[in-house]
Parts: sequence; C-alpha cells; structure tokens
Amino acid sequence: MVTIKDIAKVAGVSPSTVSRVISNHSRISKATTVKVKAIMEEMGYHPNVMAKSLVSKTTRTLAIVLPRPAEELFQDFFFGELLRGILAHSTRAGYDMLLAAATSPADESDTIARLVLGGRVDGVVLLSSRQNDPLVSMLAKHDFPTVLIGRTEGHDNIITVDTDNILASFDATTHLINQGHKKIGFIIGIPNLTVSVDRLAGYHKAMEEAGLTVNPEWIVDAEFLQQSGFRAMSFIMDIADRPTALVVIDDVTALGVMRGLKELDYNVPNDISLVSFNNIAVSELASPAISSVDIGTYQLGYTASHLLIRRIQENLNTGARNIIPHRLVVRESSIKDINKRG
Amino acid sequence: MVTIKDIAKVAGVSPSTVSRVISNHSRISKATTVKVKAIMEEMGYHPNVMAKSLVSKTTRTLAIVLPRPAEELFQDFFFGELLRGILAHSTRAGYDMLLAAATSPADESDTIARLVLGGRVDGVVLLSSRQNDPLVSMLAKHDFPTVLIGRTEGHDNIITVDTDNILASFDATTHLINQGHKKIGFIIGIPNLTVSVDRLAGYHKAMEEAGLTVNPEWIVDAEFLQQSGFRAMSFIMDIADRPTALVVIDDVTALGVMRGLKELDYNVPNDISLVSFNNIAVSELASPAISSVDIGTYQLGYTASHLLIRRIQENLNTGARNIIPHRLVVRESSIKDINKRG
DNA sequence: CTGAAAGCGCTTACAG
DNA sequence: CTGAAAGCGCTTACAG
Repeated sequence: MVTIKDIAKVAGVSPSTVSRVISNHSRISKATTVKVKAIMEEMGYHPNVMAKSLVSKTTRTLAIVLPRPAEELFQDFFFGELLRGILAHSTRAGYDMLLAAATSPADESDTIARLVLGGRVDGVVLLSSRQNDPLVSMLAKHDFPTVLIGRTEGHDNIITVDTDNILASFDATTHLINQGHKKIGFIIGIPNLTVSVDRLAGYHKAMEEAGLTVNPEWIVDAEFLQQSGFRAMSFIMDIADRPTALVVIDDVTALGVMRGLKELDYNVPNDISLVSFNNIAVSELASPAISSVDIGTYQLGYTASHLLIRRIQENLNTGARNIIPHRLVVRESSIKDINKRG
Repeated sequence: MVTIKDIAKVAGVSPSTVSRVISNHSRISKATTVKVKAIMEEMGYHPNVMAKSLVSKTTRTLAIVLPRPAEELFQDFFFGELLRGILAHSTRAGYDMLLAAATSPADESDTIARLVLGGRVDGVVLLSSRQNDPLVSMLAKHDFPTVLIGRTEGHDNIITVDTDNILASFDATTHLINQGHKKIGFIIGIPNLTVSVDRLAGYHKAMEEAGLTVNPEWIVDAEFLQQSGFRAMSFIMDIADRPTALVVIDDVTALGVMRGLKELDYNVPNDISLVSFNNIAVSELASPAISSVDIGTYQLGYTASHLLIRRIQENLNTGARNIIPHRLVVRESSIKDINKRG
C-alpha cells in the first residue's frame, strides 16, 4: 500500500505538502501540485480512509437502520424505493451508506451505539417509526444527527420527513365515499407503527365527517405480510353486515386481499372496492390495477438524505416535520363500471 | 468522547492494559479486568472504530456493489431477498455492510477503487454479473476478496455463487413441453447479463432435446421493467405462428406480461401458459398464481456472505463455482384445466 | 509557498 | 501480569 510518505519521498517534498495537494490547499504552487499529482497517479496512490477519519473525526458515512423485522422489510418494494431515494442523494453528496441490521431488539441498541458512539458514522437514517421508540430517545439524548422517516414527539433535534398519513388516508377513504360506499372497512398493518396509527385516524376522520358509522368489526388487524392480508379478508367477508369497500394499509397487503377475494369468487371492484397506499410498481400491474395513494416514496428518501447531510455539514436543524405531498392514483380497483374491452 | 487513556487514568493502569482488557488478552489478571470493565461501563466507553482499523488494517466491513442501474434494481423483490440473505449472515458474523452505488459507469470503478484501495472495506459482494465486467477484472487483479453472485470466466480468485441457470431454464421449458406445448417463446431480459444468456441457452437446449424448432420471432427482448414486459407481449401475440407458452426471464416481467395479456383478453394459462424465474413473493399472489423457478435467493445471498467472510478470515479460496440448487414451483399459470371453484 | 512536529485513538512487540 | 514506546497514515497549527 502506497502512502503519503512514499509520494513525498519520490516527489522530493514533505508529507505535509502532499497532504495539502490532496486537499487542494490554496497556498501550494502550481508546479508542486502538478508534479505531486502526476506521481500519485503513477504510483496508484489512494488515501487511507481510516487515517483520514481518525484525524478529521468525520467519516462521510451514514447509517441506515433497518426496522427490526428485516424479514418483512424487503418483502416490500416500498423500502427498496426508499433506499433508492436515499442512495441517489447521498451518493451524489459523496456519502457512503452503512446498512445496519439488528438480530434482536436488545442487539439493535448495541449495534447503533457501536456505530454512533464508536465514531463510525456521521449520521443516522431511521426507516420507520414506532411509538416511543427507545432508539429515537437515545439518538436524541446524544444529539446525534438523525433523520426519521415518519414522525416522533418530544425530540426537536430529530429531523423527520413524513407523509401526512392522516390526510392521505382521509383522501383515500373520501374517494370511496364519493363512489357511493357507506360501509367501508380498514385493513391495518403492524399496530404500533406511527404510519398505521395515522392512516387509521384519517379513515375514522373521513367516515365521521361524512356522517357514516364505523362497525368495529370492519377494522381488521393484518400484517404487512401477504398471507395475513388473505386471512384478514376471509374474516371480513364473513361478517353479516360486511363492508362494500376497503382501505388497505399498503399495496402488498392489498395484493393478498385481492388474491383471497378472487379465490372466494368475489369481484373487485364490483363486489368490493379497494384503495391502498404506497403505489409500488406492482399495484399498476395487478388485475385489477390497484388504486393507491402515491406518497412520493423516492422523494421521502431523497429528502431525508438531503436534510440529514445538511444538518451534518452546516449544523442546520430543519426542525419539526417535513411533509412530502401525496396524491391518490385512481385505478380499476375502486371504480365500478369501468369500460372494459372484449 | 471518552478514550482508552481516560479509562486508564481513572483505573490507575496504562492504556496498554486497557487495550488488552478490551481484546480479552489472556495474560491480564482477573482483578484488573473486572475493575477496568466496570469503569468502561460507568464512563460509557466505546472503542473508536477508525483508530482500531488504522492499526489492525481491517475494517470488519463489506461493500455491496449495486448493479449500475440502481433504478431497476430495487424494482425487484429479488434484490431485496438477496440483500436479506447477505445481511443475515454478515450481521451474525459481525460485519457491517456498505452500500456502494455508482452514478455512472466511469464512476463505478472510481467508487470501488476508493473503497477497496482506500482500505475502507475488507471484501466486496457483486450482486450481478455482466459479461467481461471490468470491475471483476480489476478486483481480480488486486486479488481483493470478492464474491460474485453469478459467474465469470478466467478469474480463479473470484468466488462465485450462482444458480445453474442453464439447468433451471431447461427445467422450466421442459415443464411446458410436458404440458403438451410445442411452440414456446422466451422473453429475455437485459442481454449482457450472464443470467439472461444462461437462461436463454437452457431454453434452447430443452427445445432441441425435445426435437422442437424455435421460431426466432418467439424470442423477444424485454427489460426487467414491467412496461417492457408488456410491450414484448403485445409484439409476440401479433406473430402469425405465435407461441402457446412462454418462458419469462423473471417474475416482475411476467407480471407485466400477464397484465398485457389480460388487457388483450387472452386467458392465462388457457390461451397461453407461462413460467418464470425467482419465485418472489408476489408470484404466488398474482392471478393466476405464477409458476416460477425458486432459485433460493436468500440462500444465494447467505452463502455469498459466508464464503466471502471465510475467505477474508481464513484466506480460504472456495474456488470455482458454488451452485445453489433450484426447484420449479408449479402454479396456475402453467397448468390448463386446473380445478377452479365456483 | 513549504517543512518539522505533534497528535488523532488505538495496538503490539519488547522488556521487565 | 503490566508499562513505555513506537507506529498505523493522515492533518494542521506553527514557524519560516
């Protein structure tokens, strides 16, 4: 491995000078710069990242903390799209991303502590928020640069980027109401995620404002996993007073729901209509195509990375909540009497 | 930030001793060990990762290199599942994963050079293989610990983990032949990926062994992207001598194909049968459910990580190709006359 | 414009 | 069983 000293020796200058050439220091003569750069090129010099980090106390690396059940995580295009947005910006800004997974809840804090307190990363991206997440408190306590995709309360040094999930769910529900539905169910996901809480709240709000009553049986706990979506759906169709439309927590669950409905010989949208969230690529490819709230997933990731890096570099706290706009994409699953060919 | 010196001072020992306690050195008295550990705990000591790396010349970090069009990458559950397998093992082995994306082809080599030659990572995972990939040559030249998911030729210091894609495709095609099909088409993906090349070869082999001729028009270039799958399909159905079955390069493309067929009022599997690859979660949820070759994606990732870390730690070269077995999962899309309810 | 020196936080022969 | 010293490869005041 060729070091700064080797270059210095060959170039006949001091290591300090080589270092200054590398960092484009202003007070270095054109001549030395050119000579040293040529020698670096020739000898295949590559600066040792660790040594640099040790003295600069910065790593140009961000940690992406995967929500605990990494199992489910990658089942969903959603996280892929989020990662894509994060990577797009951070790569451009010259930051590397460290993927931090945890094997167990206890292990999660240890892993983060090791990375954060061990000086391995300059900032942290949290991909989802649970209510009262101890990880968030810990990061806030250390005042460590952190961006959370979702929301949290009582930590004003944690940057958050979020969808207005209450409004998004209000919009989705209202769309179904406008289609003439009065009995609308809701398939919820992992209960303690803030996203689940908020989307459920938006649904209730829309129902209430429209003067519609909600039968508690219409609200079914599912998981993001497809199988559970299926189970949830079998359950809901057996209710005597069953809904004619469903708001589903996300697209993958919606696929499971539709699959189950089909096996039970129900037609979507005619027997039961359906709207979901995230607008992942497959929602367009499903049959029928799924109406879904596009939450600008890529944009969420991109913005998160952007705000975090600004916080790190300029110590700018972008405070409070940063909301990415959403928009409902209406497709076949929520519109009866659609023109069909053939 | 509390350092080894701070601990040493408080404990009344030398920094060397503290260091030895941390690394569980054998010749340290029980008493000192206990005392020092207590103080570390009390003062909230966390070893500086960079300093440690600088002297040990090892980082306990692996780079995952994302195939250039990261755009497409995350469109596919497949890569998510692969990542999941990689992470599962590497986390367990105490390695961190660095996600390396490249904005442009030229940039890709630079990024890797920086990470590899700058001593930032101990090993590299390549997620897919193109033919004659310069990145592979570069890594091989430096004899840098590398595992490639896919295959390559002429570099015996590159560990590879792969599916026997020729056989997998042979099996898929043969399955359709056994269902009585004689005219079978093939929807290919990105052409210069080894996986595309191999799956096409397996298809040809099966057709040939069955004494069936292939109409070149039946082989359609698509992309992994769904839209292209759709386009490819519209094209193929307009051929006079059109196929009655299709082998499709992967599940996401297959979804696009099925979507298009449905819009053109063709029934799968009755008008045209279909088999694809990867067996991602949605292939089971689609209507009809898609027959797909399960290539043990998680296992591919897990094994890749395992072999790479073994190579790093024990300098064991696992040589040649490591093949993960596959198995065809038959579902509705390739079986006519399936019993349907209702 | 450039160099000598100190130091980032750790590890590890060497000596005792 | 433990300490003093040198060193990993870099940066950055300080001095000239």
